[in-house]
Amino acid sequence: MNNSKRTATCGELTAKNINQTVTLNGWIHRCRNHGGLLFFDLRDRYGITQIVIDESQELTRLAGEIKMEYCVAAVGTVRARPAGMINKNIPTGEIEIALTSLEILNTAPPLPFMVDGEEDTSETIRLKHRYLDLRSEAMKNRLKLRHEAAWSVRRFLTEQGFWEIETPTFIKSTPEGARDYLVPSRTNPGKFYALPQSPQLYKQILMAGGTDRYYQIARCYRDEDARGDRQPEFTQIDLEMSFADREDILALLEEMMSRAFREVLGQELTRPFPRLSWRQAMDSYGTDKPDLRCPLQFADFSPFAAKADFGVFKAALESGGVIKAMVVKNAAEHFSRKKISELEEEAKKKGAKGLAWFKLTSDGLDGGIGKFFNEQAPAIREELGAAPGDIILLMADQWLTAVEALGAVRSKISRNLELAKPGEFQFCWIIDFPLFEPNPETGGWAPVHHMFSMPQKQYHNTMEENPAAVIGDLYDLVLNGNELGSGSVRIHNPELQSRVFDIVGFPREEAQRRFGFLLEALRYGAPPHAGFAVGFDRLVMLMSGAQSLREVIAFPKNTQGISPLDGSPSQVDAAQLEELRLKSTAEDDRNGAHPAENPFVPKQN
RNA sequence: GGAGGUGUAGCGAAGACGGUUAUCGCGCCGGCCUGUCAAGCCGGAGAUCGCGGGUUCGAUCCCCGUCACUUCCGCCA
Repeated sequence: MNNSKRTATCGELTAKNINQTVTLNGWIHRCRNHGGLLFFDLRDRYGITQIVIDESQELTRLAGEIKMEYCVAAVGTVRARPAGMINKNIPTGEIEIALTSLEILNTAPPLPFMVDGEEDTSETIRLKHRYLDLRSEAMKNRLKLRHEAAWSVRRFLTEQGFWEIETPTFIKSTPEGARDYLVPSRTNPGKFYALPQSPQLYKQILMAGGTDRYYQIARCYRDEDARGDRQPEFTQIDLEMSFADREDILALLEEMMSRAFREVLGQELTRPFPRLSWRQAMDSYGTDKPDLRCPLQFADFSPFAAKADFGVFKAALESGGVIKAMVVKNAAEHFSRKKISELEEEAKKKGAKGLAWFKLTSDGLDGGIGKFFNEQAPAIREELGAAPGDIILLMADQWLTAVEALGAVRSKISRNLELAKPGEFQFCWIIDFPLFEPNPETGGWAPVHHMFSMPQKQYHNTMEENPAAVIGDLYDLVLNGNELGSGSVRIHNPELQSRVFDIVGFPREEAQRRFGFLLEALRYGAPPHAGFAVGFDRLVMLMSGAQSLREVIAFPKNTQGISPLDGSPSQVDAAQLEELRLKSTAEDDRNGAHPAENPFVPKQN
């Protein structure tokens, strides 16, 4: 048995090891059989090493037996490859192993897809056979990067005095925000735990407990529809600090990100990260997560609209709206009417009524609504910094609708014209978020973020008078148009916390019932504290250049929340349900029909 | 919940006016081959064209429905 245990990995042997007898363990990666001479590549996590068989009897026997992805132990002698046969693409390319014996540790049936094959295998097949997929160079590298990022973060936070502390995954359901995943309690029939959407309440209580600095690479659960950048379960780098303010958190996070990018990618980030208030971000980019790699920005077109005889714009202004303009430089020829109407569709999805436009020529304004503004052409060129060959896109509506709609157009154009350079990392902070927004359902107010974020000091005495104006001590970290994380200074004063509940119309008894344990903790000398949470999967996705979160999670769910690997979620035995005092009302169960077949689970006989 | 895209051998793709023996590459099986590294050459097996219905003399192709995957909107404090 010890005969087959490896003495080297498949990635480490070089010319220095020539004449050594070695044992390698790994998988048959590729096989090249020349009849009288056979090569195969042996692969493990560390690399690939070429094995040669040129001694005849063994060869004939083995040649028929070796198949792709067999797991083997190969014993042989390291020797230099003949001149001209060196493979410069791999670190072990100078040498090869002259095989003396081979033990098959495990066989494999014909593969559903080749490891590192040329074809793009469909994601469902990859997920179903994830063990094969994970052997690929790309997946291996992403998992490695993920580990290194986590390790960098852990090292950094530990140096900074943070303690890694675990918080429960069976918690009290506090159905604010996203839907909770529920876990029935057998010992408390009719009652449920929830899986945490984040460790929010617990980390605040840790601060009340004098822990001072906490972090956790925490699993979080939200029962909402998945996307390329959203999984039902995901991982956050969650942290909280006592006696800290916004500047402490922002400085800490910038340092943490800089270290991670330096240590993992060897890349220096530009610091400090630019800061935009929520209002500036919305006004200039139409989103609270702008991709600053894309240079497009909005300008105010209202003064021109006021002077022109264009009814739609006039009406928008009269009803208190705005006209926003976006100049796309040197792009007029890219915008056919068809392209423009596609952009208009994007805008309409965000509630816009339409998208106006005109192009600049050497003579003046051309196309679209150009004729209404021809007289003002020189001023428009001057004010908006536009030149012939540019197109100007215009949006008239109430401020928020107008900027959000034009923001959707901006990001579509950015994608179409590839204005955001891949491989570049543009961080920014979005700060000064409003704390409350109108709740159309109740006519009252709803929290923009969550109810535990601190209103900025200047609003403390007057926030009930005009909730819409209240700015909170909230901040988002944005990278290349992705919300990477968010945080806030927390309310540590139970009286202030109760006033916030009042403003959002959250009955005190209910607050007591749901968050009583936190409010109670705040009463007992809880320190001022502030915290943050980084979406770790997203961070790794962006660092690795992957297009989907599913590429950086070892065992992800698909967009339906199904895991093709293990076939979860699945039906359970009636006895299990009974024990939990649960009864399914799903169609299949009600009708007593055969349980719906899960296509990913092999039939058992 | 809504809109779009995709679905053809184990994998990745092509296909047509509606009539073909349904094509190609990889993989698989058999044979040949002593310097390959996506090895090469010769031969072979392998497909209810996602599923159901309709139109038609005839449907993989057109129509309706349905399912699956995926992207976007809604949702995601």
